Amino acid sequence: MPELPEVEIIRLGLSKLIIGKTIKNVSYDWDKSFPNEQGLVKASLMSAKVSAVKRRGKVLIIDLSTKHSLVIHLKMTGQLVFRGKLEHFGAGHPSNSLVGKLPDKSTRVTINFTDGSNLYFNDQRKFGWMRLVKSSDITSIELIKTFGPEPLEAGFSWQSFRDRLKLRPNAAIKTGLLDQKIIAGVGNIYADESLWAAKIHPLTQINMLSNENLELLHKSLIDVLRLAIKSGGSTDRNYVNAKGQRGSYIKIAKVFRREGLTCPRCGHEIKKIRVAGRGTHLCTYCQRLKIAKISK
DNA sequence: CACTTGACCTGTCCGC
DNA sequence: TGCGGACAGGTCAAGT
Repeated sequence: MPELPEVEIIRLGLSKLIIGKTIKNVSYDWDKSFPNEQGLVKASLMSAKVSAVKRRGKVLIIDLSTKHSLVIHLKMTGQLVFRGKLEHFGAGHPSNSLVGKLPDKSTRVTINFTDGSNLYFNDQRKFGWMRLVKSSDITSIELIKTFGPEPLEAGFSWQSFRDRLKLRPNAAIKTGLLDQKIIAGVGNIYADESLWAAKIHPLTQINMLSNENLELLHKSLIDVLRLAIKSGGSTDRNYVNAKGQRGSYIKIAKVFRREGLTCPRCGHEIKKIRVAGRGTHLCTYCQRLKIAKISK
């Protein structure tokens, strides 16, 4: 579920809420949500102080004073919600709150801090996980070591974007955008939105795209991700920030989940197709498919 | 190899 | 209302 913007918002929120707090206890009722050995958890989590909250792609990293880090992947429906001492319900405006009293039936892991506050890892579909690893090992974790560059970092030029994509010249451009080895952090929503912004059909073969196309897609992707962060992320179903509040990007989305409605650019109907096994939204009028000329 | 499908899970929505 | 099936923002393993 959460893509780069959503994880970044959670990171920003948690930075303000839990840095400096000391962990008192951790409990979980779904083993796969926290596949660690009990011994390591006891030794390196209890009494650990939170020193930093980081992000790499869609992965959240909570650094602890014990030289260990909690690595968290929220997958489709994961949520990380902080609640203060005796605060069972969110403090946000009720209409903006998607999460009620915690813990609830989706709570997989609960982290108690010594000041009485709690961090809840909720995950309806149980795909997400958190793991405790040595902080020095983070970059060698199987998942993270294969990640491509961060699209919002300064060094991410359109030329490097092009060069990364050309690693899969025959793949559909949407497949390339979703490949975390090519770029880290893009998921289904922002792939569709940035392809619409750049007027590129999601099935276009990467090697069919001109430099002009790629330069515009690079800019569109960055703009879309930044706007999403500014809008508080996308709450399609489950996503909430660290305070349990929804994001509003979905209200300003151009194509995502808008099949049957009109394209805000040309007025034609937005269609939904399948690309790489994922629901894909586009305007077939302004996102034309470029077909290779067959050389005889 | 590169690409597709199924698995991991629960919940919701839609058609009958 | 009830039931079956399709589908949901992600990733990995297995199959073609």
